[in-house]
Amino acid sequence: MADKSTHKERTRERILDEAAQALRVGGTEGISVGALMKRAGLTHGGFYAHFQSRDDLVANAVDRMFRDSAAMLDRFLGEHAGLPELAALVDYYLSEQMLLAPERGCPLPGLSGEVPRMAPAARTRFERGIEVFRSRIARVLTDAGYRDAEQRATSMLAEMVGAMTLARSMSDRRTASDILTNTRHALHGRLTPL
Amino acid sequence: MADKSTHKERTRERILDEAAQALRVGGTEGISVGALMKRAGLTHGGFYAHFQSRDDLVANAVDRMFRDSAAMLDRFLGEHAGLPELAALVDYYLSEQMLLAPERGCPLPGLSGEVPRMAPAARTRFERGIEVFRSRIARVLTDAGYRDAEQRATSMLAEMVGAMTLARSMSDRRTASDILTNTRHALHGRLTPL
DNA sequence: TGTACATCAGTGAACGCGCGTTCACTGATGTAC
DNA sequence: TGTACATCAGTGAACGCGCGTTCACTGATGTAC
Repeated sequence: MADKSTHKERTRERILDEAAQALRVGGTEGISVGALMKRAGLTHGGFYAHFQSRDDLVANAVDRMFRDSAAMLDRFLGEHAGLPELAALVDYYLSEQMLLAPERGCPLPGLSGEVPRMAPAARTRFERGIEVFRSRIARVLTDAGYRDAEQRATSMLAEMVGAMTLARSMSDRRTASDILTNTRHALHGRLTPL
Repeated sequence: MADKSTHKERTRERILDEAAQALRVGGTEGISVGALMKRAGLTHGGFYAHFQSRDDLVANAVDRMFRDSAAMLDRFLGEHAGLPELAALVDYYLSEQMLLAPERGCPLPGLSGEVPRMAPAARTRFERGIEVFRSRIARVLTDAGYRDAEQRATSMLAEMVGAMTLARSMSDRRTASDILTNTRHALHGRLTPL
C-alpha cells in the first residue's frame, strides 16, 4: 500500500473531518453521533471503536480544526512575513468566501461563544488554539517594529473574530458584506508601516 | 393593587427573566423547559400557558435581552453623548464585571455564534438588536464629526464583541483580563477627538 | 356579611422521540502452512 | 496455488434517559347575589 496509514486510521480521520465540519456549522451540540457516522458513510455503532465518547470526539475535532487553522496561518505568515502578508491574511479571513463557507473556516467566530461550556479536554485545546493564533499575529507585528505588538495583536484578532461572527449573524447578504468590508478597511488602516 | 399588571403577566415576566439569564450563559440549547420553570419556582406543565412553544420562548427571551441592552445604551449614550461617553461605554462593556457576569450582560458575545442556527423569529429579533447597537455607536461618532463614522462603529462593535467572547473563553483569569485591557486601550486610542 | 359559583393559573402524570452508549454478531481481509 | 483460520472494522438491535409537549385535574381568588 502506498499509504502507510491503516484502513482504520483513515476511517477515523474521515469521521474527524466530518465532525470538524459539522461542529463549525452546528456548534458542539450541532450533530448527533448517529448523524455524524451516517455522513461518514458508516453506522452509529462503529463510533466507539474510534472514540471513547462523544466528548472525546469533540476534543479531537477541536484539535483537528485548529490544525487546519495552523496550516492557514503557515500559508500566510511564513518565516519572514511582514505587514503585507498580515494584511493579506486579514483580507482572506474576512472574505466573502469565509463568510459563506463556515464549515471550512476558522472555528473562532462560530464556536468561541461556546467555549465556557465545553468539556475540559475540548476547552483546553480551544484555548491553546486561540493563543497560537494571537501570538502568531503578535510575532509579525513585533518583527515589523511595533512596540505595542501584543496589544495590537489582541485587538486585531478580537476585531477579526467579532466581525466574522456578526457578519454571519446577518441573513441579509449585503449587510454581512458591509460588515466585512468596513472591518477590513479599519484593520488595514492599523497596519501602516512605521 | 398598585401594580397594574396581572399575576399572570408578572409570572410570565419572571419566566422570561430567568430564560434571558439562562440563555446568555448556556446558549439557545442551554436550558430545558423543565429546568427553566423550576428556576422560576413553577412546574413544567404551566409553561404552555405562557408560551406557544420553546421556540416562542427563545424569541421572546432574545427580545428581553436586547431590551436590557437598550437600557444600558440609553444609560451611556443619552441625548448629547460624545466621545467621553462612548469611551465610558467601552470601559463598562469590557470590564471585569461584565467578564464575570455573562448572565446579566450583552447577549452578543455569548450568542452571536448561534444566530445562524436560530429559529427565524429569534434570529430576526437578534439581527435587529445588533443593528440597533451598531447604529447607536455610529450616531455618536457622526455627531463627533467623523466622516467614516459607520465604518468606525462597525469596527468598534466587532472588536468589543470579539474581545469579550475571547476573554470569556479563557479559563485563566489573568489571560482574560489581559485581553480586555488590551482591547480597551486599543479602542480608546481610536476615540481621539478630531 | 356570608354563601355559591365561575374563572383560570398552575400541577403532575403521561406521551413519543431522539439521544449517547453497549454489545453480540457478521463478514471481509490477510496470514499460515 | 489452494485451503483453514484468526483478526477486527463495522453492523444494527436494544438500553435507559431527558427532552418538548399534552391534558385532565386542582385549588386559590374574586365576583354575584
